[in-house]
Amino acid sequence: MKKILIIEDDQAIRKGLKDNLELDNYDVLTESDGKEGLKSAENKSPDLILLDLNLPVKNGYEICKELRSAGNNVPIIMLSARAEEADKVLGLELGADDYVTKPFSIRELLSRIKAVLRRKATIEDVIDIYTIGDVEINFRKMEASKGKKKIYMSLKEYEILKFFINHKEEVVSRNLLLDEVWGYEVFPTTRTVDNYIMMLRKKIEKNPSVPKHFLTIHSAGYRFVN
Amino acid sequence: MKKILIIEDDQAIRKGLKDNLELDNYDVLTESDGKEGLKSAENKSPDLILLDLNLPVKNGYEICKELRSAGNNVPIIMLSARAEEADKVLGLELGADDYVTKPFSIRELLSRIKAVLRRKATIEDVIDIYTIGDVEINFRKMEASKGKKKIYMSLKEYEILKFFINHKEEVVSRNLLLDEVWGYEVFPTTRTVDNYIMMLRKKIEKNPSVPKHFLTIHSAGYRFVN
DNA sequence: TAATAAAGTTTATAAATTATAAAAAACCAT
DNA sequence: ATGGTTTTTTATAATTTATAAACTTTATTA
Repeated sequence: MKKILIIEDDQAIRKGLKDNLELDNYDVLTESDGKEGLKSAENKSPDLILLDLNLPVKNGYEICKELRSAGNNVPIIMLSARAEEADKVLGLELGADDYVTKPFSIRELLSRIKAVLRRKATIEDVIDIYTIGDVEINFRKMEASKGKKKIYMSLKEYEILKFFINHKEEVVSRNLLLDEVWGYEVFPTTRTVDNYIMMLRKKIEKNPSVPKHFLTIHSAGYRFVN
Repeated sequence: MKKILIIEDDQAIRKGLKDNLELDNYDVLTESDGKEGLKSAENKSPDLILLDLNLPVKNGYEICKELRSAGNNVPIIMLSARAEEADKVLGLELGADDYVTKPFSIRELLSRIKAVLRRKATIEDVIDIYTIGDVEINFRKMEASKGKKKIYMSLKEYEILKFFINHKEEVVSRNLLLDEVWGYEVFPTTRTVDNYIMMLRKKIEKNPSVPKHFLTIHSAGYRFVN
């Protein structure tokens, strides 16, 4: 679940935002002044910050600037009453990811939040292309080939594969995989995991019955090596 | 947000560039040797590469040459301590887009980066005429034809088509398309997107029920290929 | 080596996603 | 307002994917 920090002094707006975001299944923290806000931003590692421009003690620009110059890349959406273009430019220059002027519709804000989070997710250290033996996988295109032949994989197969690549050499238990790839809201059996491993072996291994990449670690899980 | 890959062995320069670029709202990846640099260039698909000439393991010329001969068109700006004209020429010959000699001012570098990205963007972004099979689309005139017959498309269809062309080969989710083409202020459902895809297929594909250009990527979105 | 537990595999069914057509709503120029 | 167009929603069919059950094979250990 994504954690969002709201730094906003107007109590009504703060409450309204919090309620709406929680309804949309975000984990919400709130602060009402700039100084405390900055502290939370630094210590609670939120996934996104909604940052009001006019704040007591320390304003939004300053917070944004300080976070960025401390090397903090958390996505920031600025909230402001001022609609002037100049403000927008300044906000974005100082490192905000988006800028919304009050009054805004909650739905608009929600869709901007989603967009900013999605952008971050696609940029962050994601692998685009990965090679396993004569198999080449392009995650951005969701396309893969074994030699000259195309391989077709479902989204879940790509996700599982990506997880293994990101945890190369580690023993990954079935339950960890279920938590990380499936999430906490569905509960397939651990046998389901076996099914996917089988699929990946069939599609990727040279000899699926003698796997060289997706190794079984008896009574512990699987380990991907390459 | 544009992703920039810095390949530079001097840790001070690397850090300085990273900070400055991040302040300017770029997403920054760094590598400190040639081999890893080449790997990142291939796998992380940056929008631009700042490439030092003198690098351990594999030098800048080689990286540039290898990327280009592999068909990679990512913009490259070479950084070098050698000011000699010969170097400059060699760098540009090997496919670099620009060349900056150290010491350089950060402002100069930033403006060169902007210029290179802008040049690329105008090439990729402003399509006038585009051909898909026997279909020719003129975006400036908003006119299209399939063989000798005219095709009539609405503005939204043109916009969606253009987005797909600018994201050729990539998997585009319905939500990304909604955000990018419709914007944040209207909220059609993802099913609306399906309808537009159907329209485009009907008008553009040879056999709309066996699409060759607008491919469905189940549970992920669509991918345009040409 | 027999007993037991874990993993592999196949298959049937359920669930989710997408395609399509048609109707309804919104928009626009007259 | 009106007719025509575009956009969006809705309903249903078609397709694809996810999952569990049942069974087989392999590995562990007493």
